[in-house]
Formats: sequence, C-alpha cells, structure tokens
Amino acid sequence: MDPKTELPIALRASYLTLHRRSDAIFAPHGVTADQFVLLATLAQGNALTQRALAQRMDSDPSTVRAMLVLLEKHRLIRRETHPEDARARTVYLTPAGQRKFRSLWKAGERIREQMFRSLQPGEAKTLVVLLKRITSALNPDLIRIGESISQHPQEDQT
Amino acid sequence: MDPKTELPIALRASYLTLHRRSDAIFAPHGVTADQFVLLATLAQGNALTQRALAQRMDSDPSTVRAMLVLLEKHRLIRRETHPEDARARTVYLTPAGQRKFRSLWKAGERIREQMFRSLQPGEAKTLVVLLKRITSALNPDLIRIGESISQHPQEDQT
DNA sequence: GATAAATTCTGCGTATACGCATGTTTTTTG
DNA sequence: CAAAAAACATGCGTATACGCAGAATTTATC
Repeated sequence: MDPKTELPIALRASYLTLHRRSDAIFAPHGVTADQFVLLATLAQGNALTQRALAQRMDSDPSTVRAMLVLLEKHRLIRRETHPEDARARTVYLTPAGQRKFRSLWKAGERIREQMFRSLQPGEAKTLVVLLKRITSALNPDLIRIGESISQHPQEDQT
Repeated sequence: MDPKTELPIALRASYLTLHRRSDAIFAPHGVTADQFVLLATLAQGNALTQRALAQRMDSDPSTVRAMLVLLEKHRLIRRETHPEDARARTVYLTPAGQRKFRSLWKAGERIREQMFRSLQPGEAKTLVVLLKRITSALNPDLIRIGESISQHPQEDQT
C-alpha cells in the first residue's frame, strides 16, 4: 500500500496503542493517560487559564473542563477566578498534584523507554520532526494557495 | 526538550489534529472519522467477524460493536450470524455502504494530500515505518494473533 | 459611556474507547 | 460423552473528545 494511504492508519494505530498502554500503566495510580497529559502540562507551566491549558494540550476547552472537574474532586488541581479577568479561571497544581505527577512521570518512563529503544539513534528526533510537520500541515490556520478555507477565526498562539 | 520526552506528546498532538480534521470533513456526509476507518476496513476485506474487524482497526471489540449498531441503523452495514459459528456475527458492507465509502474516500483525499505534501520524498515512507516500529514496541503481545492475552505487562524479555 | 463584539467558562448531546461482567456457543479434556 | 475452558457478542460504567449554545465579563467602537 502506498505511504500516503497508510500514514493516517499507522498514526491512528500508534496513538491508540500508546493510549491504551498508558491507561493501563497509570490506572493503579488512579489516573488516566489524558489526565497525565494535563498534569504534565500544568507541571511545566502552572497557573494557566483553562483555555491556555487546552491549547497547550492540543485539546478542546470543554473536554479539558470536564477533566478539571474530576481532577479537582480528586484534589490534584485547584481552580480560582482569575484576579484580573473575571471570565477566566486559573488552574493550579496542588501539592498533592505535584507529588502525583512526579510519581506518574516515573511510572511512564517505562513506556517512553520502550518507544525510544525501538528506534535507531536519531530516528526519534526524525519522528518528532515529521509528526510536527504533518500536525501543522493539518492545522487550518495556515493559508493555502488556491484552496479556500473559510469560517475560521485566526488565533495567534505563541 | 529531548525526543524521548517529546515523542508521546507529538504523537498525541498529531493524532488528535488528524482526528478533528477528519471529523470536520466527514461530518457533512453524516459519518465520523472512526466510522470511516471501520468502513474502509470492511471495504478492504468484507465479511469479517466483529472481532476480526476490531483487530484490524486496532480497536476494542466493544467499541466496534457500538459503532456497528449505529452504522447498521444507518443502513451502511449489515450483520448476520456466522454460518458455521453461532457465537460470531459476520459484518457486511451494504451497497449503500460501499457507495458511501467511495464518496468518503474522495473527500478524505484532501487530508491525505495535505499530510503527504508537507513531507519530502521518502519521508512519508520513513514516517510509516517508524510509527509501525513504535506500535509493535508498545504492543506487549504481538507475537501471535488469536492467542489468549496475558495481562501482565511486567515481562519484557526481547 | 452605552452598545456591539469578542472572550471565557459552562452545560448538553453524541460518539468513541476501553475494561469488566454476563450469556451463549464452540472447543478442549478427561 | 460430560465437564471445563475458551471464544464471541452484549451490556454497563467511566472517561475522553468535540461541537454548539448560553451566560457572564471584558474589550472595542462610535
């Protein structure tokens, strides 16, 4: 089969496999794979608004909100009204959330190691580069010549 | 950031973006991205059991079932009891399902083209190879299909 | 400075995605 | 052949994932 056809399928298979495996590894910690991504994003840049958090996670704001409601109930994160913008809510990792994240990071190392070891030196970097390439190619905020992409609010992210 | 850390994140971002984009493109046809994958799998090998279908889609049997129930209601697929094995049900694409798939295939060409064009000659093939590599690296029991599945992800002997 | 426009979160509806338990049927074993 | 084990589909519960509409608030416009 030609690569153009195979590529979306291979991408899907890879992601679903990674997701399943992550869920299995994190389950004993009472956390899902996606919750881990959220916690990791917060660990990297605390005090984000829900919207900013969603953007960095490549997720939908309403999806993130549902996750936050759960995580807040589990006392891993905390939400406060933004001091300057009463529309927004700022999200913080609680101390328990920080501890949990560190422990999850260790647990996840096994998976990262497993993926990484299956690749030759340099291939991981290549893979990341190519993935980012197709991601931005699929992102409709790029203006293509000859093709009309209407109805899309331009947003300028960093 | 080092590639080992970035890889899972990049994979997730790529897949979610592809999935969103596909959903948007297929929505006017009344079909989701995942339903497209199912129909495509059936188009390639008709008359599969639900389990075989799930395996080829890299999906869970119970997930596939839910999709089949929907697709059957939409008259795109049909399920019959397996002639020799009364436990299993065989899935068929209806004529309408075949037509729908052909039309979806055309609609999806735009996305495949967009991904493909962002890559240099040969890179698409490379990307597929690397994705398959990490997929099987993450699969704890890819040795034999159809065997009982061990649920102890502790052993890692290769 | 009042009104319109944009932004942010919330809530709802639908569709995966998966694990687990259950019921039925086939296959294996003693 | 009878009992046990395995395989297949179903149903349930939880957690994304997303679009869309609505309410509150900030920013822009005249």
